[in-house]
Amino acid sequence: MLNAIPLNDQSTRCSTCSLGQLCLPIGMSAQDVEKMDTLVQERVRVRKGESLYRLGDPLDAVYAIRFGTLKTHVTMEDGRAQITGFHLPGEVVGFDGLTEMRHASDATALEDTEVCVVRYNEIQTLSASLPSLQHQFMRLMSREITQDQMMLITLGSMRAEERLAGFLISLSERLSARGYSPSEFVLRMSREEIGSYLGLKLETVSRLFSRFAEAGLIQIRQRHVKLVDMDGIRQLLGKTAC
Amino acid sequence: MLNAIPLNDQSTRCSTCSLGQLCLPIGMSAQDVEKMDTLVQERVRVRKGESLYRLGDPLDAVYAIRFGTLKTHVTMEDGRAQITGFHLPGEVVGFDGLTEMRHASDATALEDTEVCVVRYNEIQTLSASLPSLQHQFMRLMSREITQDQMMLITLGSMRAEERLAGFLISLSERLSARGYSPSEFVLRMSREEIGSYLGLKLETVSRLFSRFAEAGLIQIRQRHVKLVDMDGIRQLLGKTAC
DNA sequence: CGCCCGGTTGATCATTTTCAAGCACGGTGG
DNA sequence: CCACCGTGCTTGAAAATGATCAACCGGGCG
Repeated sequence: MLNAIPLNDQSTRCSTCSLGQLCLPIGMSAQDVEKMDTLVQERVRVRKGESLYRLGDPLDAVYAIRFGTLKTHVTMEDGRAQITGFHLPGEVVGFDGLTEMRHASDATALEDTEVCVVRYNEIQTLSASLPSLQHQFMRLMSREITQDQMMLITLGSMRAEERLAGFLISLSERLSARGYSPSEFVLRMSREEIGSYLGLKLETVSRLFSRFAEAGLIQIRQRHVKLVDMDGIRQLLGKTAC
Repeated sequence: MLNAIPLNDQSTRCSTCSLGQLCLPIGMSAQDVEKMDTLVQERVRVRKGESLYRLGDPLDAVYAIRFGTLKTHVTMEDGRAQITGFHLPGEVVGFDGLTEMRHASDATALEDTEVCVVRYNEIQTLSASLPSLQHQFMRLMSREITQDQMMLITLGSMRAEERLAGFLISLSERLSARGYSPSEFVLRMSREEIGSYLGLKLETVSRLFSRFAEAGLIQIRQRHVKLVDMDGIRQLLGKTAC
Protein backbone atom coordinates (compact mmCIF):
# COMPACT_ATOMS: atom_id res chain seq x y z
CA MET A 1 0.00 0.00 0.00
CA LEU A 2 2.54 2.57 1.07
CA ASN A 3 5.41 2.98 -1.31
CA ALA A 4 8.76 3.44 0.40
CA ILE A 5 11.38 5.18 -1.67
CA PRO A 6 14.92 4.48 -0.47
CA LEU A 7 17.17 7.47 -0.89
CA ASN A 8 20.75 7.91 -1.89
CA ASP A 9 20.86 10.91 -4.15
CA GLN A 10 21.25 14.58 -3.44
CA SER A 11 17.59 15.28 -3.80
CA THR A 12 16.98 13.88 -0.34
CA ARG A 13 18.76 16.75 1.37
CA CYS A 14 16.97 19.50 3.20
CA SER A 15 19.73 21.95 2.24
CA THR A 16 19.04 21.53 -1.47
CA CYS A 17 15.30 20.89 -1.33
CA SER A 18 13.20 23.37 -3.27
CA LEU A 19 10.66 23.59 -0.46
CA GLY A 20 13.47 24.96 1.67
CA GLN A 21 12.17 27.74 3.83
CA LEU A 22 8.59 26.50 3.79
CA CYS A 23 9.36 23.19 5.42
CA LEU A 24 11.32 21.83 8.38
CA PRO A 25 14.23 24.27 7.96
CA ILE A 26 12.00 27.34 8.19
CA GLY A 27 13.96 30.11 9.87
CA MET A 28 17.12 28.05 10.42
CA SER A 29 20.60 29.14 9.33
CA ALA A 30 22.15 27.60 6.23
CA GLN A 31 24.85 25.92 8.32
CA ASP A 32 22.31 24.33 10.62
CA VAL A 33 20.23 23.15 7.69
CA GLU A 34 23.26 21.42 6.21
CA LYS A 35 23.76 19.58 9.46
CA MET A 36 20.29 18.14 9.21
CA ASP A 37 20.91 16.68 5.76
CA THR A 38 21.11 13.21 7.27
CA LEU A 39 17.79 13.58 9.05
CA VAL A 40 15.62 12.28 6.25
CA GLN A 41 16.65 8.78 5.22
CA GLU A 42 13.45 7.74 3.54
CA ARG A 43 10.51 9.00 1.56
CA VAL A 44 7.08 7.48 1.16
CA ARG A 45 4.55 7.71 -1.63
CA VAL A 46 0.87 7.67 -0.67
CA ARG A 47 -1.69 7.18 -3.39
CA LYS A 48 -4.92 9.15 -3.51
CA GLY A 49 -7.33 7.77 -0.95
CA GLU A 50 -4.70 5.82 0.97
CA SER A 51 -3.65 6.58 4.52
CA LEU A 52 -0.17 7.59 5.62
CA TYR A 53 -1.05 6.60 9.17
CA ARG A 54 -4.13 5.77 11.17
CA LEU A 55 -5.36 6.46 14.64
CA GLY A 56 -3.60 4.12 17.06
CA ASP A 57 -0.68 3.31 14.76
CA PRO A 58 2.68 3.34 16.55
CA LEU A 59 4.25 6.73 16.05
CA ASP A 60 7.92 6.67 15.20
CA ALA A 61 8.18 9.53 12.75
CA VAL A 62 6.65 12.78 11.61
CA TYR A 63 6.19 13.53 7.93
CA ALA A 64 7.04 16.52 5.78
CA ILE A 65 4.99 16.75 2.61
CA ARG A 66 7.03 16.96 -0.61
CA PHE A 67 4.15 17.13 -3.01
CA GLY A 68 0.45 16.39 -2.88
CA THR A 69 -2.24 17.11 -0.30
CA LEU A 70 -3.18 15.30 2.91
CA LYS A 71 -6.16 15.59 5.18
CA THR A 72 -5.89 14.74 8.87
CA HIS A 73 -9.07 13.58 10.51
CA VAL A 74 -10.46 11.95 13.61
CA THR A 75 -13.36 9.54 13.66
CA MET A 76 -15.38 9.13 16.81
CA GLU A 77 -16.69 5.84 18.13
CA ASP A 78 -20.13 6.72 16.82
CA GLY A 79 -18.88 7.20 13.30
CA ARG A 80 -18.98 10.97 13.15
CA ALA A 81 -15.78 12.32 11.65
CA GLN A 82 -14.07 15.67 11.87
CA ILE A 83 -11.36 16.82 9.49
CA THR A 84 -8.76 18.65 11.56
CA GLY A 85 -6.60 19.92 8.75
CA PHE A 86 -5.69 20.03 5.06
CA HIS A 87 -1.95 19.94 4.49
CA LEU A 88 0.11 21.24 1.60
CA PRO A 89 3.72 20.65 0.54
CA GLY A 90 6.22 21.83 3.15
CA GLU A 91 3.83 21.25 6.02
CA VAL A 92 4.67 18.69 8.67
CA VAL A 93 2.08 16.24 9.99
CA GLY A 94 2.10 13.70 12.81
CA PHE A 95 2.81 15.84 15.88
CA ASP A 96 -0.25 14.62 17.68
CA GLY A 97 0.02 11.46 19.70
CA LEU A 98 3.62 11.95 20.81
CA THR A 99 2.25 11.53 24.32
CA GLU A 100 1.43 7.87 23.85
CA MET A 101 3.73 7.41 20.89
CA ARG A 102 0.65 6.46 18.92
CA HIS A 103 -1.05 8.56 16.30
CA ALA A 104 -4.14 10.37 17.55
CA SER A 105 -5.63 10.86 14.10
CA ASP A 106 -5.66 9.54 10.53
CA ALA A 107 -3.77 11.11 7.65
CA THR A 108 -5.19 10.39 4.20
CA ALA A 109 -4.02 11.52 0.78
CA LEU A 110 -6.41 13.69 -1.24
CA GLU A 111 -4.21 13.18 -4.29
CA ASP A 112 -1.03 11.22 -4.94
CA THR A 113 1.36 12.50 -2.33
CA GLU A 114 4.97 12.06 -1.31
CA VAL A 115 6.35 12.72 2.15
CA CYS A 116 9.78 12.80 3.77
CA VAL A 117 9.96 10.48 6.75
CA VAL A 118 11.53 12.20 9.76
CA ARG A 119 12.20 9.54 12.38
CA TYR A 120 11.64 10.62 15.92
CA ASN A 121 14.79 8.77 17.04
CA GLU A 122 16.85 10.70 14.54
CA ILE A 123 15.46 13.96 15.81
CA GLN A 124 16.42 13.07 19.36
CA THR A 125 19.89 11.93 18.38
CA LEU A 126 20.69 14.77 16.05
CA SER A 127 19.43 17.34 18.54
CA ALA A 128 22.39 16.54 20.78
CA SER A 129 24.83 17.90 18.20
CA LEU A 130 22.43 20.43 16.73
CA PRO A 131 20.58 22.19 19.53
CA SER A 132 18.66 24.45 17.19
CA LEU A 133 16.91 21.38 15.80
CA GLN A 134 15.21 20.84 19.12
CA HIS A 135 14.06 24.44 19.18
CA GLN A 136 12.90 24.02 15.63
CA PHE A 137 10.65 21.11 16.43
CA MET A 138 9.16 22.91 19.36
CA ARG A 139 8.48 25.85 17.07
CA LEU A 140 6.75 23.63 14.55
CA MET A 141 4.61 22.06 17.26
CA SER A 142 3.84 25.45 18.67
CA ARG A 143 2.73 26.61 15.25
CA GLU A 144 0.38 23.68 15.06
CA ILE A 145 -1.10 24.65 18.43
CA THR A 146 -1.59 28.23 17.30
CA GLN A 147 -3.23 27.10 14.08
CA ASP A 148 -5.58 24.76 15.91
CA GLN A 149 -6.54 27.63 18.18
CA MET A 150 -7.30 29.83 15.18
CA MET A 151 -9.54 27.04 14.02
CA LEU A 152 -11.25 27.01 17.40
CA ILE A 153 -12.13 30.66 16.87
CA THR A 154 -13.45 29.82 13.43
CA LEU A 155 -15.67 27.01 14.67
CA GLY A 156 -16.60 28.68 17.93
CA SER A 157 -17.57 32.14 16.86
CA MET A 158 -17.87 32.53 13.12
CA ARG A 159 -20.88 32.17 10.92
CA ALA A 160 -20.95 29.84 7.94
CA GLU A 161 -20.22 32.63 5.46
CA GLU A 162 -17.21 33.84 7.40
CA ARG A 163 -15.86 30.33 7.81
CA LEU A 164 -15.91 29.64 4.10
CA ALA A 165 -14.43 33.03 3.26
CA GLY A 166 -11.64 32.38 5.75
CA PHE A 167 -11.07 28.97 4.27
CA LEU A 168 -10.67 30.36 0.75
CA ILE A 169 -8.33 33.12 1.90
CA SER A 170 -6.18 30.75 3.93
CA LEU A 171 -5.91 28.34 1.01
CA SER A 172 -5.09 31.17 -1.35
CA GLU A 173 -2.31 32.46 0.87
CA ARG A 174 -0.79 29.07 1.43
CA LEU A 175 -0.83 28.20 -2.26
CA SER A 176 0.62 31.58 -3.08
CA ALA A 177 3.50 30.97 -0.66
CA ARG A 178 4.22 27.81 -2.63
CA GLY A 179 4.43 29.58 -5.93
CA TYR A 180 0.92 28.82 -7.16
CA SER A 181 -1.65 31.37 -8.22
CA PRO A 182 -3.37 32.95 -5.23
CA SER A 183 -6.50 33.62 -7.23
CA GLU A 184 -7.10 30.47 -9.22
CA PHE A 185 -6.72 26.93 -7.95
CA VAL A 186 -8.23 23.48 -7.73
CA LEU A 187 -9.86 22.27 -4.55
CA ARG A 188 -8.49 18.85 -3.78
CA MET A 189 -11.29 18.10 -1.35
CA SER A 190 -15.02 17.47 -1.76
CA ARG A 191 -17.79 19.75 -0.49
CA GLU A 192 -18.38 17.24 2.25
CA GLU A 193 -14.74 17.39 3.36
CA ILE A 194 -14.78 21.18 3.37
CA GLY A 195 -17.96 21.00 5.42
CA SER A 196 -16.45 18.61 7.92
CA TYR A 197 -13.44 20.87 8.32
CA LEU A 198 -15.59 23.97 8.81
CA GLY A 199 -18.28 22.36 10.92
CA LEU A 200 -20.93 22.72 8.20
CA LYS A 201 -23.03 20.36 6.09
CA LEU A 202 -22.07 19.84 2.48
CA GLU A 203 -25.30 21.47 1.29
CA THR A 204 -24.43 24.62 3.20
CA VAL A 205 -20.98 24.72 1.61
CA SER A 206 -22.48 24.25 -1.82
CA ARG A 207 -25.07 26.97 -1.27
CA LEU A 208 -22.45 29.40 -0.03
CA PHE A 209 -20.22 28.78 -3.04
CA SER A 210 -23.21 29.52 -5.26
CA ARG A 211 -24.01 32.64 -3.28
CA PHE A 212 -20.39 33.87 -3.44
CA ALA A 213 -20.41 33.27 -7.19
CA GLU A 214 -23.71 35.10 -7.63
CA ALA A 215 -22.30 38.05 -5.67
CA GLY A 216 -19.37 38.16 -8.10
CA LEU A 217 -16.82 37.27 -5.44
CA ILE A 218 -15.68 34.03 -7.00
CA GLN A 219 -16.14 31.87 -10.04
CA ILE A 220 -16.58 28.20 -9.34
CA ARG A 221 -16.93 25.26 -11.65
CA GLN A 222 -16.66 21.89 -10.03
CA ARG A 223 -13.53 22.06 -7.92
CA HIS A 224 -11.89 24.78 -9.94
CA VAL A 225 -12.15 28.11 -8.10
CA LYS A 226 -11.22 31.59 -9.16
CA LEU A 227 -11.17 34.32 -6.56
CA VAL A 228 -12.44 37.37 -8.42
CA ASP A 229 -12.89 39.91 -5.65
CA MET A 230 -10.37 39.24 -2.89
CA ASP A 231 -11.27 42.40 -1.01
CA GLY A 232 -14.91 41.45 -1.05
CA ILE A 233 -14.09 38.00 0.30
CA ARG A 234 -11.92 39.51 2.99
CA GLN A 235 -14.74 41.82 4.00
CA LEU A 236 -17.00 38.85 4.53
CA LEU A 237 -14.56 37.62 7.15
CA GLY A 238 -14.81 40.60 9.44
CA LYS A 239 -18.42 41.30 8.58
CA THR A 240 -20.00 40.91 11.99
CA ALA A 241 -17.29 43.19 13.34
CA CYS A 242 -18.15 46.48 14.98
CA MET B 1 0.35 43.39 39.33
CA LEU B 2 2.05 40.02 39.12
CA ASN B 3 3.49 38.80 42.35
CA ALA B 4 6.85 37.11 41.97
CA ILE B 5 7.75 34.70 44.74
CA PRO B 6 11.50 34.07 44.97
CA LEU B 7 12.26 30.52 45.95
CA ASN B 8 14.83 28.96 48.16
CA ASP B 9 13.05 26.28 50.12
CA GLN B 10 12.41 22.66 49.36
CA SER B 11 8.86 23.27 48.29
CA THR B 12 10.06 24.54 44.95
CA ARG B 13 11.23 21.13 43.82
CA CYS B 14 9.40 19.06 41.25
CA SER B 15 10.58 15.88 42.97
CA THR B 16 8.77 16.74 46.19
CA CYS B 17 5.80 18.62 44.74
CA SER B 18 2.44 17.16 45.57
CA LEU B 19 1.19 17.64 42.02
CA GLY B 20 3.92 15.24 40.96
CA GLN B 21 2.65 12.94 38.28
CA LEU B 22 -0.03 15.36 37.10
CA CYS B 23 2.39 18.07 36.10
CA LEU B 24 5.64 18.48 34.19
CA PRO B 25 7.13 15.21 35.47
CA ILE B 26 4.23 13.11 34.22
CA GLY B 27 5.59 9.74 33.17
CA MET B 28 9.22 10.52 33.98
CA SER B 29 11.44 8.38 36.18
CA ALA B 30 12.16 9.49 39.75
CA GLN B 31 15.84 9.96 38.92
CA ASP B 32 15.07 12.19 35.98
CA VAL B 33 12.60 14.21 38.00
CA GLU B 34 15.26 14.88 40.62
CA LYS B 35 17.54 16.20 37.92
CA MET B 36 14.96 18.78 36.98
CA ASP B 37 14.71 20.16 40.49
CA THR B 38 16.67 23.24 39.42
CA LEU B 39 14.32 23.91 36.52
CA VAL B 40 11.85 26.07 38.42
CA GLN B 41 13.58 29.06 40.00
CA GLU B 42 10.56 31.24 40.46
CA ARG B 43 6.86 31.21 41.13
CA VAL B 44 4.29 33.85 40.35
CA ARG B 45 0.99 34.70 42.00
CA VAL B 46 -1.81 35.94 39.77
CA ARG B 47 -4.86 37.47 41.40
CA LYS B 48 -8.36 36.76 40.19
CA GLY B 49 -9.02 38.73 37.04
CA GLU B 50 -5.37 39.50 36.36
CA SER B 51 -3.42 38.19 33.38
CA LEU B 52 -0.37 35.96 33.54
CA TYR B 53 0.53 36.98 30.01
CA ARG B 54 -1.11 38.71 27.10
CA LEU B 55 -1.13 38.28 23.38
CA GLY B 56 2.07 39.68 21.94
CA ASP B 57 4.04 39.56 25.21
CA PRO B 58 7.59 38.25 24.77
CA LEU B 59 7.56 34.56 25.55
CA ASP B 60 10.45 33.38 27.68
CA ALA B 61 8.76 30.79 29.86
CA VAL B 62 5.91 28.35 30.12
CA TYR B 63 3.92 28.07 33.32
CA ALA B 64 2.81 25.11 35.41
CA ILE B 65 -0.21 25.81 37.58
CA ARG B 66 0.32 25.10 41.30
CA PHE B 67 -3.12 26.10 42.46
CA GLY B 68 -6.00 28.07 41.04
CA THR B 69 -7.62 28.18 37.61
CA LEU B 70 -6.65 29.98 34.42
CA LYS B 71 -8.46 30.62 31.20
CA THR B 72 -6.58 31.07 27.93
CA HIS B 73 -8.33 33.18 25.35
CA VAL B 74 -7.83 34.97 22.07
CA THR B 75 -9.47 38.23 21.13
CA MET B 76 -9.89 39.09 17.48
CA GLU B 77 -9.39 42.53 16.00
CA ASP B 78 -13.14 42.99 15.85
CA GLY B 79 -13.55 42.35 19.57
CA ARG B 80 -14.98 38.88 19.42
CA ALA B 81 -13.26 36.60 21.90
CA GLN B 82 -12.87 32.88 22.12
CA ILE B 83 -11.79 31.00 25.21
CA THR B 84 -9.44 28.25 24.11
CA GLY B 85 -9.05 26.48 27.43
CA PHE B 86 -9.66 26.29 31.16
CA HIS B 87 -6.59 25.10 33.05
CA LEU B 88 -6.33 23.35 36.41
CA PRO B 89 -3.41 22.73 38.75
CA GLY B 90 -0.70 20.59 37.16
CA GLU B 91 -1.51 21.78 33.66
CA VAL B 92 1.08 23.71 31.69
CA VAL B 93 0.18 26.81 29.70
CA GLY B 94 2.11 28.99 27.28
CA PHE B 95 3.10 26.57 24.54
CA ASP B 96 1.54 28.64 21.82
CA GLY B 97 3.62 31.38 20.27
CA LEU B 98 6.96 29.60 20.52
CA THR B 99 7.21 30.23 16.79
CA GLU B 100 7.60 33.97 17.19
CA MET B 101 8.66 33.79 20.83
CA ARG B 102 5.60 35.89 21.60
CA HIS B 103 2.46 34.68 23.26
CA ALA B 104 -0.38 33.99 20.84
CA SER B 105 -3.11 34.27 23.47
CA ASP B 106 -3.98 35.74 26.86
CA ALA B 107 -3.95 33.79 30.11
CA THR B 108 -6.19 35.19 32.85
CA ALA B 109 -6.83 33.95 36.38
CA LEU B 110 -10.39 32.89 37.21
CA GLU B 111 -9.43 32.78 40.90
CA ASP B 112 -6.24 33.56 42.79
CA THR B 113 -3.67 31.37 41.14
CA GLU B 114 -0.02 30.46 41.54
CA VAL B 115 2.21 29.14 38.78
CA CYS B 116 5.74 27.76 38.55
CA VAL B 117 7.77 29.68 35.99
CA VAL B 118 9.64 27.33 33.67
CA ARG B 119 12.11 29.43 31.67
CA TYR B 120 12.56 28.36 28.10
CA ASN B 121 16.33 28.93 28.36
CA GLU B 122 16.51 26.58 31.30
CA ILE B 123 14.65 23.92 29.37
CA GLN B 124 17.10 24.19 26.51
CA THR B 125 20.14 24.13 28.78
CA LEU B 126 18.97 21.34 31.03
CA SER B 127 17.92 19.20 28.08
CA ALA B 128 21.57 18.76 27.17
CA SER B 129 22.26 16.81 30.35
CA LEU B 130 18.75 15.40 30.65
CA PRO B 131 17.59 14.19 27.24
CA SER B 132 14.30 12.91 28.55
CA LEU B 133 13.32 16.48 29.39
CA GLN B 134 13.27 17.34 25.74
CA HIS B 135 11.06 14.39 24.99
CA GLN B 136 8.90 15.42 27.92
CA PHE B 137 8.25 18.88 26.53
CA MET B 138 7.41 17.51 23.15
CA ARG B 139 4.97 15.15 24.83
CA LEU B 140 3.32 18.01 26.67
CA MET B 141 3.01 20.04 23.50
CA SER B 142 1.68 17.04 21.66
CA ARG B 143 -0.92 16.57 24.37
CA GLU B 144 -2.00 20.14 23.88
CA ILE B 145 -2.39 19.53 20.14
CA THR B 146 -4.47 16.43 20.76
CA GLN B 147 -6.68 18.28 23.23
CA ASP B 148 -7.22 21.15 20.83
CA GLN B 149 -8.21 18.65 18.18
CA MET B 150 -10.72 17.06 20.54
CA MET B 151 -12.12 20.53 20.99
CA LEU B 152 -12.34 20.91 17.21
CA ILE B 153 -14.56 17.84 17.14
CA THR B 154 -16.68 19.34 19.90
CA LEU B 155 -17.15 22.65 18.12
CA GLY B 156 -17.32 21.19 14.64
CA SER B 157 -19.74 18.35 15.02
CA MET B 158 -21.53 18.36 18.37
CA ARG B 159 -24.84 19.89 19.33
CA ALA B 160 -25.17 22.30 22.22
CA GLU B 161 -26.42 19.61 24.60
CA GLU B 162 -23.53 17.29 23.80
CA ARG B 163 -21.00 20.07 24.16
CA LEU B 164 -22.15 20.98 27.63
CA ALA B 165 -22.36 17.34 28.71
CA GLY B 166 -18.83 16.82 27.46
CA PHE B 167 -17.67 19.89 29.29
CA LEU B 168 -19.10 18.66 32.59
CA ILE B 169 -17.62 15.20 32.16
CA SER B 170 -14.20 16.54 31.24
CA LEU B 171 -14.20 18.88 34.22
CA SER B 172 -15.34 16.08 36.51
CA GLU B 173 -12.57 13.77 35.34
CA ARG B 174 -9.87 16.38 35.64
CA LEU B 175 -10.97 17.43 39.12
CA SER B 176 -11.18 13.80 40.14
CA ALA B 177 -7.59 13.21 38.98
CA ARG B 178 -6.58 16.06 41.31
CA GLY B 179 -8.25 14.51 44.31
CA TYR B 180 -11.46 16.53 44.24
CA SER B 181 -14.94 15.11 44.11
CA PRO B 182 -15.87 14.04 40.59
CA SER B 183 -19.54 14.65 41.27
CA GLU B 184 -19.70 17.93 43.12
CA PHE B 185 -17.69 21.03 42.36
CA VAL B 186 -17.70 24.76 41.86
CA LEU B 187 -17.53 26.28 38.41
CA ARG B 188 -14.86 28.93 38.45
CA MET B 189 -16.13 30.48 35.23
CA SER B 190 -19.28 32.39 34.30
CA ARG B 191 -22.00 31.15 31.97
CA GLU B 192 -20.65 33.53 29.39
CA GLU B 193 -17.16 32.04 29.66
CA ILE B 194 -18.51 28.52 29.35
CA GLY B 195 -20.44 29.69 26.32
CA SER B 196 -17.39 31.23 24.71
CA TYR B 197 -15.43 28.04 25.26
CA LEU B 198 -18.19 25.86 23.80
CA GLY B 199 -19.19 28.17 20.96
CA LEU B 200 -22.59 28.95 22.52
CA LYS B 201 -24.33 32.01 23.92
CA LEU B 202 -24.64 32.40 27.65
CA GLU B 203 -28.43 32.08 27.50
CA THR B 204 -28.09 28.73 25.80
CA VAL B 205 -25.72 27.52 28.51
CA SER B 206 -28.09 28.69 31.21
CA ARG B 207 -31.08 27.03 29.58
CA LEU B 208 -29.22 23.76 29.17
CA PHE B 209 -28.16 23.73 32.80
CA SER B 210 -31.81 24.22 33.74
CA ARG B 211 -32.86 21.48 31.37
CA PHE B 212 -30.23 19.08 32.72
CA ALA B 213 -31.41 19.86 36.25
CA GLU B 214 -35.05 19.34 35.32
CA ALA B 215 -34.16 15.98 33.79
CA GLY B 216 -32.55 15.00 37.08
CA LEU B 217 -29.07 14.75 35.59
CA ILE B 218 -27.52 17.49 37.72
CA GLN B 219 -28.28 19.86 40.53
CA ILE B 220 -27.12 23.39 40.01
CA ARG B 221 -27.27 26.39 42.24
CA GLN B 222 -25.27 29.35 41.07
CA ARG B 223 -21.86 27.98 40.24
CA HIS B 224 -22.13 24.99 42.48
CA VAL B 225 -22.82 21.84 40.44
CA LYS B 226 -23.63 18.32 41.50
CA LEU B 227 -23.58 15.60 38.89
CA VAL B 228 -26.41 13.31 39.94
CA ASP B 229 -26.66 10.92 37.02
CA MET B 230 -23.25 10.50 35.43
CA ASP B 231 -24.44 7.74 33.10
CA GLY B 232 -27.27 9.90 31.91
CA ILE B 233 -24.87 12.74 31.21
CA ARG B 234 -22.55 10.42 29.38
CA GLN B 235 -25.42 9.18 27.25
CA LEU B 236 -26.15 12.73 26.15
CA LEU B 237 -22.67 12.86 24.71
CA GLY B 238 -23.07 10.04 22.25
CA LYS B 239 -26.75 10.70 21.66
CA THR B 240 -26.72 11.41 17.96
CA ALA B 241 -24.71 8.24 17.55
CA CYS B 242 -26.00 5.39 15.41
C1' DC C 1 -30.82 49.09 52.20
C1' DG C 2 -30.46 49.29 47.63
C1' DC C 3 -27.72 48.67 43.65
C1' DC C 4 -25.50 45.85 40.28
C1' DC C 5 -23.83 42.02 38.07
C1' DG C 6 -24.66 37.50 36.75
C1' DG C 7 -28.07 34.46 35.87
C1' DT C 8 -32.80 32.79 34.42
C1' DT C 9 -36.69 32.53 31.53
C1' DG C 10 -39.87 33.67 27.72
C1' DA C 11 -41.06 35.03 22.91
C1' DT C 12 -39.47 35.69 18.56
C1' DC C 13 -36.20 35.46 14.88
C1' DA C 14 -32.23 33.86 11.92
C1' DT C 15 -29.29 30.54 10.43
C1' DT C 16 -28.23 26.20 9.35
C1' DT C 17 -29.78 21.45 8.90
C1' DT C 18 -32.60 18.03 7.07
C1' DC C 19 -35.09 15.81 3.60
C1' DA C 20 -35.86 15.41 -1.08
C1' DA C 21 -35.48 15.85 -5.95
C1' DG C 22 -32.87 16.58 -9.82
C1' DC C 23 -28.58 17.69 -12.48
C1' DA C 24 -23.79 17.13 -14.61
C1' DC C 25 -19.80 15.07 -15.35
C1' DG C 26 -16.84 11.00 -15.98
C1' DG C 27 -16.37 6.40 -16.74
C1' DT C 28 -18.03 1.78 -18.54
C1' DG C 29 -19.69 -1.37 -21.59
C1' DG C 30 -22.69 -2.60 -25.39
C1' DC D 1 -20.28 6.32 -30.48
C1' DC D 2 -23.76 6.56 -27.36
C1' DA D 3 -26.68 5.03 -23.58
C1' DC D 4 -26.31 4.06 -18.89
C1' DC D 5 -24.89 4.47 -14.25
C1' DG D 6 -23.00 6.40 -10.14
C1' DT D 7 -21.00 9.84 -7.52
C1' DG D 8 -20.66 14.39 -6.21
C1' DC D 9 -22.97 18.57 -6.50
C1' DT D 10 -26.89 21.89 -6.69
C1' DT D 11 -31.22 23.64 -5.38
C1' DG D 12 -35.71 23.97 -3.03
C1' DA D 13 -38.94 23.64 0.91
C1' DA D 14 -39.68 22.55 5.58
C1' DA D 15 -37.91 21.83 10.18
C1' DA D 16 -34.95 22.46 14.04
C1' DT D 17 -31.53 24.43 16.63
C1' DG D 18 -29.54 28.13 18.73
C1' DA D 19 -29.33 33.36 18.77
C1' DT D 20 -31.34 37.59 19.89
C1' DC D 21 -34.11 40.74 22.37
C1' DA D 22 -36.22 41.68 26.53
C1' DA D 23 -37.91 41.37 31.14
C1' DC D 24 -37.09 39.94 35.51
C1' DC D 25 -34.82 37.71 39.55
C1' DG D 26 -31.64 37.37 43.47
C1' DG D 27 -27.39 37.15 45.96
C1' DG D 28 -23.42 39.78 47.32
C1' DC D 29 -21.29 44.01 48.34
C1' DG D 30 -20.66 48.82 49.18
